[in-house]
Amino acid sequence: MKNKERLTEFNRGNILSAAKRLFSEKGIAQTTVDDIAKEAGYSKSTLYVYFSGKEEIVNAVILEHFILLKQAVAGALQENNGFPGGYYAICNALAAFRDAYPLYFDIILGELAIPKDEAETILVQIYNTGEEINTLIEGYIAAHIRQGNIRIGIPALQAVFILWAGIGGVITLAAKKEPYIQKAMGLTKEQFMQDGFDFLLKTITGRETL
Amino acid sequence: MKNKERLTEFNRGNILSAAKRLFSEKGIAQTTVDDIAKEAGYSKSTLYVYFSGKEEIVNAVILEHFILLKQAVAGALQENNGFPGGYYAICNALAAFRDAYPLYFDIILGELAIPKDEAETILVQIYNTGEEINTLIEGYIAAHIRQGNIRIGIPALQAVFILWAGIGGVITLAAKKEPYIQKAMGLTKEQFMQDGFDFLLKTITGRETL
Amino acid sequence: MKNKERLTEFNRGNILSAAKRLFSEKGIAQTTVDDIAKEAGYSKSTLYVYFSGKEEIVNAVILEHFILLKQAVAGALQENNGFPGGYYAICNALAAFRDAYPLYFDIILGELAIPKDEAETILVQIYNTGEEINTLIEGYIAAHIRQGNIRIGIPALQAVFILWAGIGGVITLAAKKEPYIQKAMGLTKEQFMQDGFDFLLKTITGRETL
Amino acid sequence: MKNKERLTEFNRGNILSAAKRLFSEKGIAQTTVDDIAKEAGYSKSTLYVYFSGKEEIVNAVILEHFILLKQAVAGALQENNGFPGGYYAICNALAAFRDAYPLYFDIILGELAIPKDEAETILVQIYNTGEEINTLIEGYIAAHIRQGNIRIGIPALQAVFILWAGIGGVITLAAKKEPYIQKAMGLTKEQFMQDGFDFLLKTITGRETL
DNA sequence: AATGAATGAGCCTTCATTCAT
DNA sequence: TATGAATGAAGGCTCATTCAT
Repeated sequence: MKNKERLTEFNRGNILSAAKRLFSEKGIAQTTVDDIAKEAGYSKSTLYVYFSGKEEIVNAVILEHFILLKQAVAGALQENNGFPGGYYAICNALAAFRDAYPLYFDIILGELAIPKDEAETILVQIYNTGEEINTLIEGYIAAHIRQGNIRIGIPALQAVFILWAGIGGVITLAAKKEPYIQKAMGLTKEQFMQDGFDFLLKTITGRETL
Repeated sequence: MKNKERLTEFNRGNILSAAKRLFSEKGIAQTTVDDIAKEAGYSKSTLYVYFSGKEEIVNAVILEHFILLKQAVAGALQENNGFPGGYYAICNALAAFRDAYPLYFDIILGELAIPKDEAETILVQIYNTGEEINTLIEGYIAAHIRQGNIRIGIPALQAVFILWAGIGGVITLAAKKEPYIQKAMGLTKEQFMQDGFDFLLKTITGRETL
Repeated sequence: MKNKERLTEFNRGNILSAAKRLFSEKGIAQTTVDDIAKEAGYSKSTLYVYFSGKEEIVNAVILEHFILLKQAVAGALQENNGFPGGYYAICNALAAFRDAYPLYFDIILGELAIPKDEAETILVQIYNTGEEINTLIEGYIAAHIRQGNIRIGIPALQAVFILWAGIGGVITLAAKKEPYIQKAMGLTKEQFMQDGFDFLLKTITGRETL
Repeated sequence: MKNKERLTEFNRGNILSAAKRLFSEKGIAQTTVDDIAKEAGYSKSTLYVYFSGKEEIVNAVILEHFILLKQAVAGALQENNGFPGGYYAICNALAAFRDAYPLYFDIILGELAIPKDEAETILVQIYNTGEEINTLIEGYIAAHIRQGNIRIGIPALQAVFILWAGIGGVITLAAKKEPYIQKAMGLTKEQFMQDGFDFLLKTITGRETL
């Protein structure tokens, strides 16, 4: 039975890989089930053996990237959980993620689906993964509040949310308006983001940084 | 010929009104050209006399809201251009705008279309309106830098971009995760936003605010 | 505007004709919307301009035959409303109808859809037409009861229903088992039906049983 | 090898039971081979080991009910073969059968498949069972003709066919139009059927008409 | 200018059946 | 024998767009 599961995972993986390729190329809405089947080298019907429909494929792909993002954040904190080193590590991890998977970064930022009780497993997993990411960052912030490196008047979770919004916004803006930023400010995308991260850092240090 | 133009504007306006109504009700993708025509009381073909297609209608509607947003920002600064009063005024104007036009706030925040040279007039107009909004805020920031109320190490325009990302992110997050915020933090959407605005203000004041 | 309606009727008529041809050839379920479009010489999309979907086409075709059947019954009674001449005339009209439109005869016999209040117009029309047929026959029976030609202990409407079931059954049986009847009884379909009609006639001429 | 046959019968039986359950619940066309396999606890492919396809399963189920019906008729005549007691017993058996298996009653009534020479075994069996039912009733009628209780001018087999059509029609009508009958005639389904059976009885007791 | 009419190109999904193991 | 895996062939329906009038 182990083999069977492995084969199923293999096939699901192939399909998801094809889907990812196409989603990145043409966008999710513009990718048809036909496209995915062709790209994956399966017949269209076969996709329906491994997934209940296009939506499940989309959600599975999103979940994969949610997990990837969580790993990126966890990795960043593992390598450097000092302050503000860990902060920058997270920022850079997010920026790198957005570079690699622009489509999913935007989706994840905009993800709202608070799962109803009856939600599909996969949506619940997406939600939970989002929670785990928040918890990781919250833990980091909370630890440094305790150590006196951070002085803010609000709960760590709230700070995480606000920072998340700020950092996410800066990264997205940097990516979307790169040419504009270059032209109007003479900055590279990376410089712009770096300044933005510094800028936002002030919100939790309470004084000019660096 | 003045009359002819006026008639054209009248017809375009009717169509756009219908489109706005439907877009807000059902979403853009879910609104068909048929729907718009019916709602506007024109034949479907007639829409194509006044617009080149659905996309142009969508863009025109977005432009309208861009302009609305510009007016909201301008109005906020006109009523209060002190510091940090003007800052909060802008924040609140943005929050109110998002309440009134959630669909378009998200689009505007995510707007990337840096017009290519061959871009349609309407996309250029959207772009220009975005610029004007930035200029308004930039002017406000620059003035208070000059007055010594703000001490930041980066150009005003850059600060505007970063703030814009932060404030926009906070507002969007507050709206999309309202139930979550309520449950996890015990805050109303408004309280969360207020804290976020305060938080972000630190980035430009250089010390704990208020 | 009269012209427009006429054109619409023309197109609907073409589509229905094509549908009727195919339904008779291959059966209703085996006929696809594609088939109908091709046969009618329209694009598939165009069918959806004139009908809301396959079901409406099917119902419209059924309605047409319901009306045809009503006319056949009315015609039979108009030509001969004596007793039992009218009875045989109706029987023969039904038999002829079944010969011409076997598919629809069976559908009509099995028709049950008592329309809900919200039913589509066309289903209501089908129902009403069925009622009208019953009323026609009921009127005939009732008249001859009054004249003393028929002595039955039940209301005319009830007799109509029972006769309808009997005559319909005989006609269907005769058609479906024609070879069997030929082989086992040495009767032609027509002879078998004639005997059946005679047989059933006893139910309304004979005296109370038992 | 006896064991092997027994096993085969066991498996076929399980599959047919599952099919019967599903057909009654959802209708034949709405039941997929997948459904049957799942319900029976076999893999879909295994069904194809025991049956040549969905159609054979359907036919086998129909055959089962044909046999059931034959047994019902035989049972009715065994309990009461007097006149007209046997007649009513048969009528009631048929009505009870239709109550229990509406789906199959209608199919059996409409069954036409006069088996071609190349027909599948199962279709031949269905046909033969139908014949046996006819023979049972024919024997009953013939016996009472001999005893003088029935006076008709046609062969017993023919009378059986016509009665069959009439009785079947009355039962089907009663079931399908129950609400209508209630509303328009103030009769229960049972009363309506009873009147119908009485009515049809006249065809074989009353004297020659005309 | 205004529109009635027509449609091409898709879209997601279903299901009975086959076949290698 | 039993089955997991794969699929060919449809199927009903939608919608933005075009064009002759």
